[in-house]
Amino acid sequence: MNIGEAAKLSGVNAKLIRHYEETGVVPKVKRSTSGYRIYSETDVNILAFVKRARGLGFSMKEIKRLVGLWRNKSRASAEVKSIALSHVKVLEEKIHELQSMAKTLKHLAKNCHGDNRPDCPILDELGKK
Amino acid sequence: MNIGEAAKLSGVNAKLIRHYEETGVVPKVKRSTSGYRIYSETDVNILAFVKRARGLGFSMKEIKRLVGLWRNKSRASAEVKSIALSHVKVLEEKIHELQSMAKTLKHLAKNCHGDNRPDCPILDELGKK
DNA sequence: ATACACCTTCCAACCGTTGGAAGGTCAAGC
DNA sequence: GCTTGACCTTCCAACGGTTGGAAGGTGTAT
Repeated sequence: MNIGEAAKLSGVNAKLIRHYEETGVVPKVKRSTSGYRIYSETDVNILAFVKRARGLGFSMKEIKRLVGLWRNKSRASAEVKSIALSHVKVLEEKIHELQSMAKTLKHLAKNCHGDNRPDCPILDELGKK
Repeated sequence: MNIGEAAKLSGVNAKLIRHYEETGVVPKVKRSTSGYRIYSETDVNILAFVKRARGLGFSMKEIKRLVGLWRNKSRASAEVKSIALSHVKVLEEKIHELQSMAKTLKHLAKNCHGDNRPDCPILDELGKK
């Protein structure tokens, strides 16, 4: 099948597929005599794999590694688990960071009239010396 | 003072200060005869304001607006509050998204041996058809 | 033959930040 | 004076991940 159908089946945009190929995240696929990319079901599976991994927030670098491990039937599960857990750690750090931002802002907003008056604890806080 | 000292006092990198000026986030400052940027305490305050707002996760577009409101003593607090609250909403959406990712990954990792064996529920899930 | 959908590559933009290169300026020391 | 070194200037490029467009070739149906 051509890239368009592979895009439909995998859920990954055709432009993005080319980009993934160029950056080595997914292996290069065969070409027709006229240069069109030709995709097998396996190729489509790989693309869907990438999409799911992106959905879990893995970086492209991690995904590149995961795709390699996934295609290697004799890989050890240890590395996969290690990548996953270190990613969980990053996610949790990000979550705490965002929670702290949201908490601060909600607090400030609660004390702000939000009317025509110029007094504003939010700006006061941001401009605090 | 020169940009270097303004950077130290405000906590904003000199390169970034120039970038903020160029993109209109902060107003253009005076120049010396030789072209050096000259900062007043007020200018430094604005930079520190931007830094704090970044720390709360506001986008540069929002910050641009906030700086404008902050400098306008007769602004209405309503717009500030509205920007803050819509930002809280974005933050909370992001938090939920990350929490969902982390939850899924932790669950998968728990069921993965993480040893030399090739079986790996994490990869199985990612490659699921 | 012509129309239209698809494919190709290349180049640029988004966001916010960081880095480097190439050059001008200022103050200190000799 | 003249050199050194720290500072400043502008310009151009990269990061990650994605999206967009332009310009051109190909495949298939009418």
